Amino acid sequence: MARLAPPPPHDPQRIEAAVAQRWRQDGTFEASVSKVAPRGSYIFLEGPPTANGTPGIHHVLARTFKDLHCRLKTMQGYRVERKGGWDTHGLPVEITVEKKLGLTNKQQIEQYGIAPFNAACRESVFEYEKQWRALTQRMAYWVDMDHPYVTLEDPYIESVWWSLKKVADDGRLYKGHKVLPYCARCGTALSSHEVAQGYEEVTEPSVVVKLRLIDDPSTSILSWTTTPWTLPGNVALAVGATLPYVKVRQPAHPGETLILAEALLGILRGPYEVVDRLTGNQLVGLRYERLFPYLPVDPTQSVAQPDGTRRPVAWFVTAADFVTTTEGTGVVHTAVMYGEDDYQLGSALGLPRIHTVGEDGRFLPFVTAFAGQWVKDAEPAIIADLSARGLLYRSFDYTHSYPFCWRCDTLLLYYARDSWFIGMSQLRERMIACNGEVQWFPPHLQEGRFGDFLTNLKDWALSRERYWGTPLPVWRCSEKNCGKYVVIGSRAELQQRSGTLPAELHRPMVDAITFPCERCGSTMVREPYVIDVWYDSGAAFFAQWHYPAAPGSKEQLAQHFPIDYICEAVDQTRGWFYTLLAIAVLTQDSLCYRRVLSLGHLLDAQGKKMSKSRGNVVDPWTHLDREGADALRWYLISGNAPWEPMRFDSAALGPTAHRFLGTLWNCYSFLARYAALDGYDPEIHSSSPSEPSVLDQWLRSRATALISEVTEHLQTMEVHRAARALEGFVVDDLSNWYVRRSRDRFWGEEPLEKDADKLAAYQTLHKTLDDLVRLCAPLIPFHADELYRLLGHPTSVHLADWPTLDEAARDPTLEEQMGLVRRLCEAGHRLRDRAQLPNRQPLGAGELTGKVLREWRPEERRRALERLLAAELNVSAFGMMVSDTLSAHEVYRLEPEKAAIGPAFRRDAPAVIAALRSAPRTTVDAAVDAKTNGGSFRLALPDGRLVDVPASVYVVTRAPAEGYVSETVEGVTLVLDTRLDERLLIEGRARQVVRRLQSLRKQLDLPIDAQAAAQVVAPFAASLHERKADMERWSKTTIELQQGEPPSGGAATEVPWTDLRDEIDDQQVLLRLRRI
RNA sequence: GGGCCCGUAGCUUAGACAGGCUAGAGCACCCGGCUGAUAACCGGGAGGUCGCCGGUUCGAAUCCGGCCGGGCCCA
Repeated sequence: MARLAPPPPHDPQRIEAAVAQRWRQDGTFEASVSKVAPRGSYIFLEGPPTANGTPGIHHVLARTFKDLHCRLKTMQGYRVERKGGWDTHGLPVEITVEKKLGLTNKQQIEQYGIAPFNAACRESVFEYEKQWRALTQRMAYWVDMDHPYVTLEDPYIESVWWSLKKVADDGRLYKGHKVLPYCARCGTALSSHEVAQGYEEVTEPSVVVKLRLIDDPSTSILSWTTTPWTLPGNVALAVGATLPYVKVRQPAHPGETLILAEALLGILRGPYEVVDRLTGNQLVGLRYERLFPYLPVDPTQSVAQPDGTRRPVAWFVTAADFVTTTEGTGVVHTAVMYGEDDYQLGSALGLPRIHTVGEDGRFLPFVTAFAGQWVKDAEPAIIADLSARGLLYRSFDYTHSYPFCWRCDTLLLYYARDSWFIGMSQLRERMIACNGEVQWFPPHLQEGRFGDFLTNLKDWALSRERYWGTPLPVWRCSEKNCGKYVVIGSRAELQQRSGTLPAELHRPMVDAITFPCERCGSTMVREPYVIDVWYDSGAAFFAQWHYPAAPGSKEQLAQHFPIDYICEAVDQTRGWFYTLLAIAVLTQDSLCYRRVLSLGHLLDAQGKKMSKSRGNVVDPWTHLDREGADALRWYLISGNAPWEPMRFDSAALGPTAHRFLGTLWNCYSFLARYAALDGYDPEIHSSSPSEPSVLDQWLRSRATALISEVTEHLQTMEVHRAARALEGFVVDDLSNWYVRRSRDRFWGEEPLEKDADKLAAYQTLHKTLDDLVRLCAPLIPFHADELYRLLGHPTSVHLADWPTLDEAARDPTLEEQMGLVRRLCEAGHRLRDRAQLPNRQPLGAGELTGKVLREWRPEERRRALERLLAAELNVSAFGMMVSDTLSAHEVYRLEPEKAAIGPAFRRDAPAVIAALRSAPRTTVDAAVDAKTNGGSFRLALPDGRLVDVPASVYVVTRAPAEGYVSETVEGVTLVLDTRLDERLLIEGRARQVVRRLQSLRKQLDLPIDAQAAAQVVAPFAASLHERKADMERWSKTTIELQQGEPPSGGAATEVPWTDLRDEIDDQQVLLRLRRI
C-alpha cells in the first residue's frame, strides 16, 4: 500500500482499457484460477455458443451472469475453472451455408457433394470467432478461449460415440418411426423452427364419415377429419373414456343410428332425436367395418394382448386422453403413420404400422383406386368414393392454420419416418428424481415447465437425415434378412473392425467405411444419419475432456462432475438443460448440475422480441464504446430479476449506470483528493488508534449490513437486489450522508497525527470503500479493480477475498437512531423551505422534544447525533426540553368535543368549556398527558371547583409560537426559531460571499488548497469584518473588504482580476478574485 | 391449439407466497434550495381505472375464474 494519489477523473473507457491491459500483462485470470483455493473446486460449465453469427446483446447478458457468479465464487475461496466451448454442428449452420451456396434442397446438396458442403460448414462456424473473442474480452467475461472444447473435433465426436455405445449397450438405442412434418417434394423432414416459419391459413374440405359397427350394421360411429387422404390408412377410432356420448336418429337417415359426443351434436344436419346416452368407455372395444380394403391386413385376425386376452388386429374403438370435444364428433380417426398422437397410440396398442403413401407423397400401388396420385389431389376422389358407398355423413370446408414448406411452399405431411431413438421414457422416474436435487433459479421451473416436460417425457428422436453433424455410429448389415447392427464406440474399435480410419469422423468419410457382418458375412454400412445437435452440447460435461479415450480424462471427469453451476437463457429449458440431465442419467446415472440459472429474454424498449427482421436488435458495441462494459453490465443486472424478461432501453442505460458508477467513483475521488493533501497512507494510518465518531460507527454498521445483504442476494441469484442494495448504500448512505456530513472533518487544518477525528474519518471511509469495491467486483469488474488499486492494493481485487462479516460492527439501534435523525433533517429542510429560509442562512436556535430522544443512551451519543442534525440544518444549537411531549415554542390549546362534553357535564358544560380554553400551561401539560396515556386530568373551573375531565371530551391543538416553525416526526417535535437578528444576517451574508468566491475559484480551476486573493465590494462589506477570518479560512482566500456600492457595471475586468457581479439580500455586490 | 412466466405513473420497479395505513420508490418533467466531491443531493408539485371483466370477502394490486396483451416452450 502507499499514499493515495490525487484522483483521476472518471473516464470509463480509460479505466477499462487500463485494467484490461493489466489483466493481460499480469495473467490475472490465470492467477485467479490457480491461486490457493481453501474451499476447493467450484465447477462451472460453459454452454457453448455458435460462432457462425455475430454475438448480440443477449449474449452479453448471459455471459455477465456466468461471469459474475464465477468471480464471486473465486473471491469466496473456490477454484473456478472456466473452459470455453464452441457448438459447431446443426441445421442452422447448414441453412446458412445453403443460402451462401445457393442450394435449396437436399438433392442439390448431394449433387454439390457432401464433402465440399461440410467443408463450407466447418469454415462457417468460425467465421465470427474474432468478434466473439473481442466481445468476450471487452465485456470482461473471463473464460479460457485458448483451450476450448469444440464439438466438431474428432476427440469430441469420439466421446459422443462412446456415450452412444453405452446407451446402446444398456439397450436404450432403437430404431423406430417418428412422425415429422415432411416435405414430399424436397424429400426431407423439417425441424420445428423451419415448420414455424411456414404456417398459413388454409380452407380445405373436411369430412364426417360413418363407420358401421360390425355387430350392428344399422349403427354407425361418426368421425371427423380435415385430412381425408389419411382415411385409407385408418386402423382405429379413439374416444374419450369419460366423455358423454349419445345415440341419435334422424329423419334424413331412416333406419340408421349414429353415435357421437353429446357436446358436439351441433355438427349434425337436420333434426335429430337422442335415443340413448353412454360414456366413451361403453364404446371401447366395438369393432367397425373398415372404410377401404387396401391395407394388407386380414381384418378377421386377432392378436394376443399382454393380459392374455385377444383383440382384433385393427378397426376397433379405443380410448385416448387426447380426445376432446372442442370440435369434430369426439371420435378421432386414427391413421398410425400420419399423426403424432396416432403413432403414439398405435405403438402403445400394437396396431399395424403400414404406409399407404410413399415418400413422394403419392399413394402406393396397393391402394389401387388412388395409386400414384398426390394425396391432396386424390381427396375429391376419396370423398366421392365414400359418398357413393353411403359412408359419408357430410363434407364441409374448414379453415385452419397448417404448415407449408418454407422453401417450396408445398403442403407438409405429418409422415412417419425411420428414426433412431433413445428410450428416455423408461428413465422418467430417475430423471424426475435427479431433477428434484437440482436448485433451480427461478424455482418454479423445477416443478413447472421443466418438471412438466419430464412428467411427459418421450423417447428422444436422435437421428437427423442431414449432413453436418456428429455421425450416428451405427452400422447395419446390408443383407435385409440379417439386419444385424453394431454401435461403434471409439476410433480404435472402428479401425479394429474395418482395418482403416476415416480422415475425420464426419460425413462423407465415415459413410465410406464398411466391414463384414460378423453374423452373416455381408457388408455392414453406416446408417446415413447424423445426430441431434443438442446431443453434442449435452455431452459437453465429459466430451470436453475427450473422455474416456484420452489419458487422464477419467480423473478430469471425476474432478469436474457433477457441475455446480450453469447458466443460460430460458429457451434452453428443453434444450441444453434437458440434454445435459438426460445424458448424465444415461451415462452416469446421476444429476448433472446442482444449480441452474435460467435467464429471461431481452426485449426491446417497447417490450417486443429483439429480432433481425424487426430491426430492433441492439449492437453491444454501441454501449461498450459509449458507456463502457461495467455500465452495460450494471444496466443488465440491476433492472430486474435475472429470470424475468427485460426491456432494453438504450437511452436509459447511461443515466442508470452513471448514478451508481459516477457516485461510487466520486466517493473515492473525495477521499483521494483530501488524502493527497493530508498525506493519508493506508499502510501507515489504517490501523493507527483513532476515535471513531458516531457517524463512523453508523457507517461501519451499515457497511456490515450491506456485506451480509449482498452476499445473501448473490447466493440466491437475486442479483438485482444485490445491485439495488449496493446502489442504495453508495448513493444514499455513503455519498449523501456520510461524506456530506464528514466534509468539515476532512477540511480541518490540523495534521492527521493531531486530529484523531479526522484520522477516524479517513480510516472509516477507506475501509468502507475497500469493502464496497470487493462487493462490487463480480458485477463491475473493471471499476472495482481500478478502485481497488487506487485504494492502495498492489494486486487485483479479483484475487482478493470476499469481505468478511464483523458482527460486532453491527449496531441496529444506532441505525434506527440515525434513521430518525435523517428524517428529522428532512423535516427541517421542509420547515426552512416553507419559512423561506435558505439553508445557507444560519439560524439561532432550535428545539427537540420527545420521549424517544430523551431515552437515547449514552448521553454522549445523543449529543453527537444532535450535533449532526444541527450542522445539517445550519442551526447554532438545539435545546432539549424536559417535558416529554410539550415544546416551549409551541402554543397548545384544549378544544372541547362539544358532542361529548354536554352529556358529561350537563349544566357545568359551559364552565368546563371556558376553563379548557383558558387553561394555564401546567393544566395543559396534564391534559396532554391524559390524552397520551388515557385517563383524565383535574381542571379548575372559574368558580374554583375542581372537576375530573376525561380524555374523550377534548382535543389538543398545537401550533408553533410566533416566530417559530415546527413539525413532529415519529413522536419527536422539531422546532426552528425563524427570527433573524443582525448577527445571523451578517453570518448568512458571509456565507453567501464565500459561496460565490468558491464558485469563482472553481471557474479559475484553482487547486483546492491554492491560496488566492479577493476584493469584496458591497454596501454591507464593513459589517463582515468580524467574520473575515472565518471567511478566509473557509475559502482559502485572502479577503479585502470595501464598503460601498460597487461601481456601475460595464467596467472591463482588470487583469489579473476575475470579476463576479451579483446580488446578495437585494444588494449589489462585486467580487474580484486573483491567484497569488 | 396446449403449458409456463409476465402485465402497478411516460420509463424502471416495491408491495403479491401469509388480503387490512392515503399503492411506496427511482429516472424523466415543473417550481424552489444546497453544492470546492458528485451527471449527486434536499424540499415541494404534477403524474396511477394496480391490463380488463366477474367472483370470494366487512375489505382485493394481493385469493379464485374468465378475457386481453407480451414473452418463452411445445403443437
